[in-house]
Order: sequence, then C-alpha cells, then structure tokens
Amino acid sequence: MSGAIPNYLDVLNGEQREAVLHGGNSEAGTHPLLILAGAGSGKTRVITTKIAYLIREQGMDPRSILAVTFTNKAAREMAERARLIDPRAGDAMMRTFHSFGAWFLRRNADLAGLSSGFVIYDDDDAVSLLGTIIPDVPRQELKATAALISRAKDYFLSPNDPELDQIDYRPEFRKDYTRYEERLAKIGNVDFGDLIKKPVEILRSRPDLARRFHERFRVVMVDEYQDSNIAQFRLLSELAGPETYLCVVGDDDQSIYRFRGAEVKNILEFPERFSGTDIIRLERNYRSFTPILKLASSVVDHNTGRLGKTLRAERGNGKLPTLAFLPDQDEEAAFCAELIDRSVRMPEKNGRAKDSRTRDGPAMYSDWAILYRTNAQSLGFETELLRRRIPYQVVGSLKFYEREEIKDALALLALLMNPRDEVAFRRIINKPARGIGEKTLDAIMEAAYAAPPASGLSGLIGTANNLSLSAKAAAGIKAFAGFMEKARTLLAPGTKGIKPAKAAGPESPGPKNSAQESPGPKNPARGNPADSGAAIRAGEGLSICTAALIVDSGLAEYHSSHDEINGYQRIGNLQELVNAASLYPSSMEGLAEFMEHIELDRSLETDQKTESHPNSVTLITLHNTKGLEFKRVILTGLEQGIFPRDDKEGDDLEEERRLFYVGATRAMDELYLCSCALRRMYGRTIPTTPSLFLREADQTVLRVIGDVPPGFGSGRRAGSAVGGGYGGAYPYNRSFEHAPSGGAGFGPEQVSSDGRWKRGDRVFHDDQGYGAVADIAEEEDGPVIRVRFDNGQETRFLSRYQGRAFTKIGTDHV
DNA sequence: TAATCGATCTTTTTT
DNA sequence: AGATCGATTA
Repeated sequence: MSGAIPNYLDVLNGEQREAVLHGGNSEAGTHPLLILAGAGSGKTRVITTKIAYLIREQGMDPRSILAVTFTNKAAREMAERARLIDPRAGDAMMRTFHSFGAWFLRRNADLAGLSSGFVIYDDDDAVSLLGTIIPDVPRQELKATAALISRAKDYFLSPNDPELDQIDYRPEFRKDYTRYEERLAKIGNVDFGDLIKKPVEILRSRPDLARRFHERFRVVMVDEYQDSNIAQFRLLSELAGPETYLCVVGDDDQSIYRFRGAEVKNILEFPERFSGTDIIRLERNYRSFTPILKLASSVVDHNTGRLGKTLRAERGNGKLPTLAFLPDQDEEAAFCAELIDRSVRMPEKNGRAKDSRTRDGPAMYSDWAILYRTNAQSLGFETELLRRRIPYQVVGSLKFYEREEIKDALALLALLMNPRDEVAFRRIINKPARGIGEKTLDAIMEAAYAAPPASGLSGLIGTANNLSLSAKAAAGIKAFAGFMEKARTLLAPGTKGIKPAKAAGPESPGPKNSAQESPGPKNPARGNPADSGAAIRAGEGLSICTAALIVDSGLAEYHSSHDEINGYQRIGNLQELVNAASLYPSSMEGLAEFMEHIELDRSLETDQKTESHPNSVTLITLHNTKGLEFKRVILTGLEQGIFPRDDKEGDDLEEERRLFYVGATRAMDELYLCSCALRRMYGRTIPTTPSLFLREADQTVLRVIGDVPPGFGSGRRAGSAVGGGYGGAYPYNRSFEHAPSGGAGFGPEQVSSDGRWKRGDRVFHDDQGYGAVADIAEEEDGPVIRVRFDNGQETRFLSRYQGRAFTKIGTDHV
C-alpha cells in the first residue's frame, strides 16, 4: 500500500521476493532462473505472484507468458491463483506440456503431416494399433512394446536413432517401432509422446516458425521441473530464444516419474545447459509441523545423489506422526474411517496442541486424505467409507473413460474427426454385429490402405464396396456410412438441432424413444429396466450429434440389451457423455475441443463431484498428491511389496523413498502411517513385513500403536503386546467394529424363508437407484431384507413388498 | 462368426 | 479377484 513495493509482495519472505523480482527490467532479464523449492515452501505462490508481477510492474503482455505444468489440475490452480492477484493473468498461457503440444500441433497440423482433425491416441489405442501391425501376439507383450515406444519418445528417440539401443537393443523392437510410426503417420493421428516430440521436430526444421514463437513467448516458466523428461527438455530448449526469459521451479527430492522417462538430470544440470543461470533456494516450509518434516526427511536422507537441502519448519512443533500396526487391510480401512469419523464428530480436546493453529474445533471431512500406492487399494477404503456414510471423492480415477461403452462412443466421434482412424474404425464397425468379422475387416483395411489417399470415410466405404462382401456385410457398411454422414451434416455450419431419427434396434421400430430437446437433462435416464429400449436424450450443442451417433449406430441398443444387469448403468454412462458434450458448440471445432479435453484431462468427472460435494475425504494415489496439501494425511499400505513395491532396488528404490517423502510432506497438522500384517493380493491373503521405510524413519518422531510386529524397532522386544501404548488415544475400538450397523436381528441367512430373495440380489428402486440385498432377517411380519444402494443409502424392506418402485433385476453371485 | 466357458496369468505410478 | 486368452460350442 505504500512505497515502492506493492502490497501483494509484502506477504513474501526474502527469498520468495527475490525470486519474484528476479529478471526485472535490468539486463539480468536474460539470465535464466532456477528455483529450488522444497516441499511446502510457497512455490506456487511465487510462480503466480511472478506472473502477476511481470504483467503489473513490468508491463508485460500476458499473452507473451507461457507457464507449463505437469497436471491439468496444477494448470487450473495456477491460472486461478494468478488471476486473483491480477485478472489480466488469465490471458497468459498456462497449460500442461502435453496440452501445449496439442495446441501447437493443432495449428501446425500440415507441417507435421497430420490429419487436420487428428485425434490423440491413449495408451490403450496405441496397444490396439500395435495389435493390428503385429498380429497374434499376446496383449501383454503388445503392452510392453507400446510402453517401450512411449519411453523412446520420452527420450526423443526415433526408430532410426542409434541410441535406441538404450531403450531396447532387439532389432525386432526397432522394426515394430518403425512400423508403428509408419502406420500412425498413414492414419494421421498422434500418441501422447508425439505431443512433445513432433513440436520439437517442427521447430527444429523451421527456424522461421521458431522465431515467431520466440517473439510470441518472451517468458517461459516450468513448474515441477524435476519431472520433465528429455523430450520436454528439448522442447523447452527450442522455445527458448536468445531473448527468452526462462524460469524453472522444482525439487529434486520430489522427482517421482522416472518410470515415465523423467530425468532428475534435467534439474541438476540446468545451470550448465543454460549458462548464466541464477539459483534461488526456498527452504522455509510453511506447511507442516517439525516432526512431520523430520520424519519425511529421515527417510529420504537414505538416498544418495541429492542436491541436498535443509528444510526448516516455520510452524514449529506439533503432534507426533502416528504409526499404526494393523492386522489386515479391512482393519486398516476401519481404522481410517474411525479416525476420520471421530475427528469430525468431536473437537480436539487432548490439550496436546501447543500451537493454536491445531485447535480449530472439529475437523472437516475435507481436511482428510487417504494416500495409497496403487489405484487398486482405493476399493477397500471406498467400501468402508460408503458403509459408514462418510463422503469421499476418488481423485484421478479414470474409470469413466475406460468403460467399454464410453470408449465405443468416443470411437464414433474420433472417426468423425478423422475418417482414417483405423483403431476407431476397427473398434466399432462391428458393434453391433454387422456381419463383419476379422477376415472381412482385414480385407477392408488392406483395400483401404492400398487405395490412393482415401477420400475420407466415403472413400473407404467405396473401396469396401469393390470387394466381394457378403450381403449382410455390404448392407452393414452402407448403413454405417449413412449415419456417419448424417452426423457430419449435423456438425456442418448452419445446421441446427436436427433430432436423431429413431431409436435404432431391430425390434423397436417407430420413433417412440426418439430423443427430445429437453434442456440439460442432468440425470441418467431411469425407469423400469424391463423396458429394454435405450433412451438417450440430447440436450444442446454437440450433444445432439453425439446422441444421434450413439442411437443411430445402434450402440445404445447394443449395450442396453447386451448386459442384462448393467445395461441401464451403461446407458446412464452414455447419457453422461452426451451431457458433457452439450457444453461444446455443435461444429467440427467444438468436437475437436471436446475430444481434446477428454483425451488430455480425464479428471472431469472428479471435478464435478468436488463441486457438488466440497466437504469430502480425498482418496488419492501418492503420485497424484504432488502439489496438494491436506491438514490430515493417512499414508496406507506401508508394507514390503506394496510400498516400496516388490524388488525395487537402486535408483528405483530411491524413487520410492521420494514418493514417501512427497506423501508425508502433504500433511499440515497430522500424519498417520498404516502397516498391515496381512494383505490380500491376487485374491490370496499374504503375510507381510513392515515397509523398509518404517525402519529407516527416525523413531523419535513416531508414536507407535497397535501390535508391533516381531523384529520391528531396534530397542523394543519382539512380540510385547503394546496394550498400554494405546493410552486411550488409539481411536479404534475393536468391539464395535464388528457390531451390525443397522437394526438388530440380521443374520447370516443366504436366502429368505419365502425364497424370494438371495443375498447379493440386485435391485432397482425408482428413487434410490441400484442396490443389492445386503442382509436377510426373519421377523414376525415375514422375511425382511436390508438393501444397500449404490448411493450409500441402506433401507429395510419387507420381503413381500415389491411394487412399481422396487424391482429385482438379477442376482449377483458373491 | 458369435458367444461362452474355463484355465491362466497378473498388478505400479500418468500426460 | 479380475482380466485375458484360447478353445469349444451353437
């Protein structure tokens, strides 16, 4: 508010301010800047403030600033926070590396030899493509090859590069990679790796273009630089012209993407690669209490080859992290749930808190995060939290876009974007059955590739017609071409909301299920599952075309009738996709935007949930927590084989240590660690030993509860039940863990006495949706069932009650 | 050619 | 426990 320094800079400490002001209007402007920012040192604040500062104080055009992150979430957060300081920051380009690459290629598609409507293949698509190139190879092997190709691209290695040997020396690999690239080029699409690699190649071969980019982006910033790979380093190098101000931020202790080609080398050697680099260290941690930081450091200290830094906890002392030894993973889930439940229900009254910031009354669900090593581990926690009605949110689960029906629908859209998309074509051409089997398909593809530049889909269909196909196949192809053409018309400029013609499907003639223009139908269609008609409703924008495709192609009908039990869910999912499409304009450009959003950022679903339920527990993988913080964090599955994973050693083990470090330093106030004696793996229950990291951890900053396993801890004697150690603080009480949560009298019966219900039977209720019979009891009025609905609600019903609102739809064998 | 069954593996982490 | 692959059948 006064003097030379504007007030938004006042909240910064010395180093932070130095980092923000660096490269001001002096000649130092050309000096690159490396910010080594420890966990919780206010890194994001520095970046966002710096962006605002450049605009405000240096008069920089926001459009000439490029800020690159690694996750979409981080990009969004950065944009949001920068805008809060100065609204003009919204015009700066803040994207992930991959999203930037896609943007670059979209406007230079011709230079890259891509189809103008190119689509981005995900890992799965890449595997499918490989499958068509090298047939009769088990999927697993294809996956391995696809992974190697992806790795090669991370290292900026082309099929003819001598250094490719470092990825895999086998000549077959070189051959497969070559053919993969050739095929991808013919199709005109790209994979993830291309989003980085191709822009570099273009910029190198076109100095004029590179110069234009240098003029456009005067400032380039990179967040989480420790996780950049070689290709990304190359891209950065190409983007950095002689006048470009380069600023990268990172922490070598938080490098956790080696498996994806990340090179810590990039950050370690940055000063050598870019001469004149100034280095600023941010070593004051504002997030966690001292013991948490000590614990995290004590583990990562076992690593060699670190830059090394000393993080100071500015918040001082707080609660000791708790290490809980638990019998098995079910108890682990129960422990977490109980811990969370209690903290929310009762205010902290243990007088332990010396710092006033810990005594802030009852916790919120959103204060909590449960961290795990692998996605599969989320399931147990979900079940338990659902059971206890504790709201939660799973971050980064891609489940939605991995569903078969969704991938099918997306394949239709992809084919609309790029008619040469072989992978998409193969996926849906015979779904529903159009009499085109593998043989026919191969013939069609061969003809299509042999023919001179296919004039799009019609060209392909044309070639297909020249083949001697069965009558059924010929008719199928023709119908296919028909609805694709119609969908294309819907996207043509000037076309407005034509309804999808009819609900396709052999035995549901007539337009009775035709889509209507009801604005924004938010909920999946529901009704009596006995009606097999699939009702997909189009709202506005792109959803009209999407719905038309899904219905006209017969996909809706296919999925609803194919899967007796989940058919309705599938329709619901398709409806959700249609709804998502409604946000985009009904045009080819709108479609491109929609596809790109889906391909690059699959977290869309989670965002919606966060908005609708802001107060919920976060379930998240350790990798996904990068850049996040929570008041209370539970680190789960600290067992050998889980975390760290199996026989990790050397550099891989060091990476796991850093992962531990990242996880632990997410915690602001409280940190809990869980280790189970038994764990279910591959469907078997296996005894485990505590994680190596628990041994390496500084025991003086740990409070241990539960049954300490034999041989753990240097001083303590093995086997001594630490009963006294619970000290009343152990929030987990075995006695009510196994007590029935609902009404009394429910037993282990499998079948109700009147034979109407079996445990596990699936039901559908008009208000509650889907559910399953959880328990059966016999009462004087007759059998009573308890139904647990998928939405978490539990309700009891008399067995004989089964009206319109409530129907049995099948049996789930448990 | 489609659908179903059983045997046989597997399981990181993500743009 | 779940996916995937191969073989067998309608």
